[in-house]
Amino acid sequence: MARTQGSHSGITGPRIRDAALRLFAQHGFAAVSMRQIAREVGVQAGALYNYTPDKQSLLFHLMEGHMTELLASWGDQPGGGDSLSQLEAFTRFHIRFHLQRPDAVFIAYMELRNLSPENFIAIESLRREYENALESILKKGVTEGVLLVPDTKIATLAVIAMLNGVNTWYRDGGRLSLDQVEVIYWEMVRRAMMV
Amino acid sequence: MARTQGSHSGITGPRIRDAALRLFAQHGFAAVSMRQIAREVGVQAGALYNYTPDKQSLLFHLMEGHMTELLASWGDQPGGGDSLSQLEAFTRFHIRFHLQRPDAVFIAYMELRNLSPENFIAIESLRREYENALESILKKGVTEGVLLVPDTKIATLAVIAMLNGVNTWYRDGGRLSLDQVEVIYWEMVRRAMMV
DNA sequence: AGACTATCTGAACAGACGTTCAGAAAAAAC
DNA sequence: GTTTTTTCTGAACGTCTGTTCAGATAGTCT
Repeated sequence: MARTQGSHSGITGPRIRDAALRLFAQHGFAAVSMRQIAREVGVQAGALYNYTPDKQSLLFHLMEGHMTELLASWGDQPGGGDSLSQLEAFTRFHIRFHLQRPDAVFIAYMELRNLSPENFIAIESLRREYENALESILKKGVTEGVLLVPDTKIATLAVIAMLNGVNTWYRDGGRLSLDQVEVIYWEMVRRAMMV
Repeated sequence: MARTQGSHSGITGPRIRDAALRLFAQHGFAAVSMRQIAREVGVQAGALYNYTPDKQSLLFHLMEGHMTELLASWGDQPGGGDSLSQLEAFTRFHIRFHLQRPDAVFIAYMELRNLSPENFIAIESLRREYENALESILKKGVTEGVLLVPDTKIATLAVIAMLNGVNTWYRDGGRLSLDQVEVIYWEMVRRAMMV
């Protein structure tokens, strides 16, 4: 027997990625087996290897896809305005984007150690690119005298770490709306960075 | 054959915990086997079970020990002064304490999902206790009119998330000394929280 | 209708997993 | 110097791991 009814490449591929994303986020890369992913998709373990050469690549492409989407999405954002409004735009964008895909965010931050050395370098480079987007804004703000930070590199990492924290506690339908969260964090960021 | 020369309970126990801490932090709980830990200690896997009933307990007691030490250490800190200097004390303490034990911190934040439900609740309760220490300072500061935060609960989590970020980039012998790092972060925290 | 291709099954591989335990040896107690 | 206790070994257990592949089937093309 082979091929249960109605199964296609175009649908199985995404379902594998979805299942892997969810399971990796929930239990961790090392704790999830290929057979678990396959069961979730409704397929035998061997079938996964039509879509990924191995488990490591599956993880890598999930991370790479996430980071690429993050950069592209920030690139699509309207860019004008002064440093301060750019910083606000970044803050709000970061919160919104990351709250929309908690699983991918979780994996991108937690499973770095499970990447092979080359894959690690690739992901780190994408992350640095994103960090540079924020640092550029901070540097410009400092040059223009609008912002005042002790150290733009550290301020960049501090802001991102603070914003990432939202993902650990925010739940849909909770006490605060997404917009309220954006406002609260933007006020803290603004005061921490403004002259 | 049994018992290689000079092996004692008093020394093997700590060495197991040390090895487990380092390996869990490096590769993740699920990716580390009991045999790997045993090899690191220089003992057969079976010997580990004289010191822990199972792998899960080993993880739990590492986390519990870390959180308990964190709370005790903060409790030992001199407590006086106004809200602002208490907030400064907390900021500096948090950075210093966490930079001294990066492996334990890593595990305490990353391996929560590998805890059994009861163990998870226990660790979460200790963490909440620590968060409450900070939130009390913020609340007092707001009441006294010294601090101004949009939401003390969120501010608490934001500050801790920001401070935890230090562990991701700080390296001994790097560009900045521990004290410089404390100063920089304290300035950001102060400005974000002060009226 | 027949040939071809894409997709999947099911079994197999060699090795690793957490955990248990009888027995051996070292250390401690007497 | 003998007994008792603590600590460890080494083998074994049943199960799971990532990955491969021949063969089977469903969909597509001519």
